[in-house]
Parts: sequence; C-alpha cells; structure tokens
Amino acid sequence: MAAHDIDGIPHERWVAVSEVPLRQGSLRERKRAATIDEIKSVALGQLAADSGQMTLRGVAREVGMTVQSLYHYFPSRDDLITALVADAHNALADAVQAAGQASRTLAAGERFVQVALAYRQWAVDHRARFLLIYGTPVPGYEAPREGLTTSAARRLGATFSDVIFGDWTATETAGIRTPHEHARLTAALTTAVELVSPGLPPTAFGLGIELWGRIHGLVMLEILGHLPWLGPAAAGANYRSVILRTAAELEHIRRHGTNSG
Amino acid sequence: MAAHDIDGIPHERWVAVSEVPLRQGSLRERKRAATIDEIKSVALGQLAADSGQMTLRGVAREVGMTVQSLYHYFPSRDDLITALVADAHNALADAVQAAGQASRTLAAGERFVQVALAYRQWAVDHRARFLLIYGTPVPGYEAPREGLTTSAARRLGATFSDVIFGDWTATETAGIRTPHEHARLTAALTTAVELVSPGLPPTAFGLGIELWGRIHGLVMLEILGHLPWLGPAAAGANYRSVILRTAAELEHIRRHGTNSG
DNA sequence: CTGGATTGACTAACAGTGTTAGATAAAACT
DNA sequence: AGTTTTATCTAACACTGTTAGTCAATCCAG
Repeated sequence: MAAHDIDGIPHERWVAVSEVPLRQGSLRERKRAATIDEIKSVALGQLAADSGQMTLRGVAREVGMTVQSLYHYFPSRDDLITALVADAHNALADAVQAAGQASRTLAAGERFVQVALAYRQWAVDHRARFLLIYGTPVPGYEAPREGLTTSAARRLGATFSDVIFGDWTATETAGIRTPHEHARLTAALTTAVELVSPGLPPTAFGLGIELWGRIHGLVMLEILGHLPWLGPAAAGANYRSVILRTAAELEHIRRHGTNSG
Repeated sequence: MAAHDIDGIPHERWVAVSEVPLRQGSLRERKRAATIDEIKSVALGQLAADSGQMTLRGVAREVGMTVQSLYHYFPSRDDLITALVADAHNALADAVQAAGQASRTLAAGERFVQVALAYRQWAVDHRARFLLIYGTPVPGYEAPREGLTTSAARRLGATFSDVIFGDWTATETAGIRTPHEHARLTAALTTAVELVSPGLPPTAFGLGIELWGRIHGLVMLEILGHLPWLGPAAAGANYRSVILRTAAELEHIRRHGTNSG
C-alpha cells in the first residue's frame, strides 16, 4: 500500500487495480490481499538487505502502520516467514519448470544442462529467497510438516526427473546400476518416486537425487561465500563445467548402466 | 564452571585441573580459560538444542552468572559466535584430516571414500556446528574477512586434494580435461591452488572443488531435512552410493582425462 | 437506508533480547 | 602492604515479538 494517493485516485482503488487485477471480491478483500502482498514484499526486502534482519517493527515502519496492525494479516512472525518460504519455493519451482518447458525440444542431456543452469541462476539472483528455502531455518521458526512447500518440492523433483530421463527408454532407466545396494534405501526411493515421477525406477530416482545434490552443493558453497577465490564469472564457469561433466556422465550411464569401466 | 564443588576440592582448582590440564599460567588465566571454555560449551549446547536459539542471558543463566559478566569474556554476542564458528571449523578439519591420516595406506580412490564418509558423519553427528560453518550466517553476524577459519578451510582443502590426487602421477593430474574452459576460472584456480596444494594443476584443483560440492550438497540437503523420504540409514546408504560412483568416475578420469566416451 | 457485526488501525503494556555505565569485591603484582 | 587489574554485580536503555483493549471505518442484512 503506497503512502500517498496518485493523480487524485483514492488510495484504496489505485492499490486494488494495480496490484490485484481481475480478482473479484469485496473491496475489503482486495485491499487486504494488496496489503498482505506489500507486507511480504517489504519483509523480503529486509531479508535481502545487507543486514539480512527482518523485524516486524521494521516492516511496519516501512509499510506505514503500527506493529500491532501486522497481526491482523499474519498471526505471528513465524507465519509471515512461512508465507515467504512458501512463495520462494514456488517461485524457484516456477523458474526451474519454465526452463524445463523452454528446453523441451532439446535432447535430454542438454535439457538437464539448461535446467541446472536455471537453478543456479535463480539462486544467485534471489539469494535471500533461496536461503529461505535451503538455508538454516531462521531461529525459533519451525517449518510446518506437510505444508505449502511440498507441492513446490514435488514440482521441482518432477521437472528434474523429466529433463534427465524424459527421452530415456524404459530399458535404459531400468538398467541404471546403483554402486551401493541397500534395502532400506530402495524401499524409501520406491515410495518417494511415486509422489514425484510415478513409474520411474527407484534407482533412476536415486540417481536424480544424486544429481540434484551435486548442483545444490556448488550453489550453496558459492552463495554463502565458501568459494572466495571464485568471483561471480569464475563461479559460473566452474558450475557450467560441472554440469557439462555430469551431462557426459549421464550419457555414459545411459549406455552402460554405470560410469565405471 | 560447575555449580558445585566436588569432593571438597575448591571449585576453581577442580575446574582448572580438569578442563585446562598442563597449561601453565597464573591461576586467574587458567580460570579464565576454563570459564571461556564453559561459556562456549553452554552456548553450543543451546544452539544444538531443539529450539536452536542461543541467547546471552540463557547462557549466563546456565553458567551461573549474570549476562553482563559474559562481556568480560566476549566483547559481544557476535564474538562468541565467531569463536564457536572457528572452533567448529577446526574440529571438522581435524576429523577430516584424521580420516585422511587413518587411510593413508589405502589407494587414492578408497581414501577419498573414507574422507567423504567422515565429512558426512561429522556433519550428522554435529549438525549445529556444521551449520555454524556452512549454514546461513546467523542474522546480524558477519564473519571476519580473513579470520581464524581460513586456516581450517585450507586444511580441509589440502586433505581433500591429498586423498584424491595423492598417488596420481604428474602426467595424470596434468591430463585432466575441463569440460568448460574459461580464462577467468583458470586464473582464479591458479592463485587459489597455491594456498592449498602448491604444485597441483588448476584443473585438478577445480575437479577437487567439484567433488567437494557433490558431497557437500547431499549432506546439506540431508541435515536440513530436504530429503524427508530418506531416514538416516537410507540417507547414509544413498550417500555411500554417490561416493562410490564418484570414486569410479575419478578412476575413469585418471585414465582418460575425462569421463566422456 | 439504517443498525449490528466485522474489520482495520490505534495506544498501552509485558517479557524478553543485546549492550553500556558504574560500583564493589577479590586476586595479582610491585 | 598498597596499587592495579580482574571478575562480578546492580541499574538502565533501546530494541524485539506479542497480547489486551479501544475506536472508527467498512460491510451486510433488514
């Protein structure tokens, strides 16, 4: 909600039209939705700022109301953070899914490269939001067990499964050999794969998790400053190198079921 | 500093003898060192507790003194955290280095497996400390630029370089081909490798970072609960599988300079 | 169009946080 | 033995998240 009216248009109307277009509902509902959006936006801005500290009073100050009024939109600070986490998770899933869609005419190997690059790019471009998802939980905040983020996580996993194994034959995916067999691991993967990519062999799903872990680790190390020698350009080049090597390994596994020999 | 004396031995002596043995210095210095150790221990305990919240007042309460007295040992909360981070980083480097030493008679491929397993095991066993090092920086805390942690980071890097390339010939390390050449990346790696493993080719160092990223990503995903389907046993088995596949890939690269074809 | 219910924003207050200032006792050193 | 240094204390400040209670604006049913 902006602090001042524009062009004499009453404040509430301008907000409603510009920020929540085409959404039906009473004026109050639209105003409320707009206010919620602005609160989240301001809170995110504070998390993304240098200090990285988000404080209810600071948000209220920036939005232009008292702290206590915030409680009419979010029951507590944790609920506000939960909303930000859910939004971030969905935005990341959107970005990765979009990359998967944009590359759907390419070969599977190249699709994986594109999606992996999109994953890092989003993390670099939205560091604070990426850390909301994958960083240390903010102190005193505990994520809801089965919340809004699970669907985003599933979309992410499904996109990865799709771009990695999309054009593999059933024989190829079934031929993937796991270096270390383990009954409990197979069981866990079998139940999990049904939620993400039904029909995919558990070993393939396990390989997908492995690839996710590879790219995730480098992204985390980079955005948290543990690769201080690498500037942004070098880190990006290093990442690309890793992705390309992984894509090559994937091709090898596709043909031989394993990378050894 | 314990709350009560034991066996009639005066409190300060017992603490000094049991916690800071063999350290010369005045009684006051030894008491001070012991108090610092206990403060750090209590603070770490609070970070490792369910809530994960460390508060100066809580630490003081548990140690048995007032908040303000803590300021005679640490100038600020951030300095206490800095000490914890430095200790954690060194402890991790110790554990990894010890695994490297313990496996020094094995072949390089197997050494990498052992060290990688030790990396995860330490992270799982000391979740809070691992996150102090590699998690999101605690809000309002900014790590010192070139502090006590750089030496630990170097030791970690050196250990990884050693166990990965320790028994490779110069021809083999020089033959590593990078999928994506980039001038700035090579330059960055060239300067960085001198601090960690002087003499190692930059491309080999880059491969080492890639392997670190692989294992780091899976560990982070696991301890932050992003692989909820995998219980501890399955996560460990999955990790072992990844390590073994990577070791196989390393052997392939050693022989052919690349993993493609 | 009017009256009752709902909603949004407010003031005031509480318990908790990190931090600083100043006083007082004990230990260490000369 | 007297002086300095150190450790601990009490008191206070500004800040945090949160709750209670008040009042005007908005919505909705008669």
